[in-house]
Amino acid sequence: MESRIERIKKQLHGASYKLTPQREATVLVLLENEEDHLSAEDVFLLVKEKAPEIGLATVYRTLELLTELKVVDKINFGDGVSRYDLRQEGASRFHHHLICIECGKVAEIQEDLLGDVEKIVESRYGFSVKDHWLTFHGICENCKSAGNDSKK
Amino acid sequence: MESRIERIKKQLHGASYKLTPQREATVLVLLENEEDHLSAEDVFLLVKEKAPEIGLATVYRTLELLTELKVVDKINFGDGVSRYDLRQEGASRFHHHLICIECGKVAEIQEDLLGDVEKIVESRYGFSVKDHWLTFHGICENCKSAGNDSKK
DNA sequence: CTAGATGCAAAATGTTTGCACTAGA
DNA sequence: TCTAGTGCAAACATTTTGCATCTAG
Repeated sequence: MESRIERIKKQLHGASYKLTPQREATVLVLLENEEDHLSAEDVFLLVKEKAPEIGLATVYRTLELLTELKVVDKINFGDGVSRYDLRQEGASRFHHHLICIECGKVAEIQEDLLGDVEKIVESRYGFSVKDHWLTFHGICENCKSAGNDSKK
Repeated sequence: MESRIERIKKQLHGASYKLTPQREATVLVLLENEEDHLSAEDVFLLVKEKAPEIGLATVYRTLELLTELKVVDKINFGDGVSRYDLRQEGASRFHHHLICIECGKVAEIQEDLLGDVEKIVESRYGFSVKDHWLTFHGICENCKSAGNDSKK
């Protein structure tokens, strides 16, 4: 069985991009931090541990490239920073997010809850949906049971 | 019957903010361009026509304030700019957007299509939803019928 | 009158670009 | 070999902040 990183590398190669050590290190960092929502700066610092000579610009260029290949999605949670989130292999839609307004935690929902909604959008608004972007803001389970009322 | 701007002014006042001419002009501009998704710079230029002495920093500060009061929502469509979108009066949830990947047009859906989905999120993930943010990417009716295949 | 609001300019942030150099295929 | 990729620094764009001044309440 082929590993995920192998497949991503092949994808890069298939689009006739070169497989440089910097790109490999960047992909590796993303895979190792799949749960997180890293900013370009975050990725840069982590990649630097593996490949100290890497420049921030290369990280930006690599992340842009991976976004183009749909390996990652570039997201923006409202702070001024772009973050990068690995897409499930083969997924045609971006997964949903739950952001807790108490503790700030970001959780992911991998199942697609929008099938019916997309049908409505297609029929009622004549819009062909190719992808979606859904984020909920609210109180997560932890904060709810903790009765955590500490206003920020 | 009270006008919308009156009510917004009262809301400002109610939160013990002062009613300055600059703030009034900014709110007016937002109301007059309800259909658009203006950036801070856009708002600044439009407000300048009414109140030439206004500074960009004041526009930013006013928009932040209106976001806090839930009069507008601050959104980010992936270009590096924040945009500001008037919320329907009294709406507890932000409305949905349709972005056409052919022509770039942004349309709005005012009806809330996520009632059932929120119920699932609450019961299945224990997450109390307070607000949501939903954007669809795809092909709008116009581009579809025009067979508009011109990439980008 | 006085705290809050403003305008301006400077600073901070995040991201992109130009260019000479390097190295995958 | 030869073009795509890299690192660095400078350039950019957007947003925030400090401060002296002004003004709504």
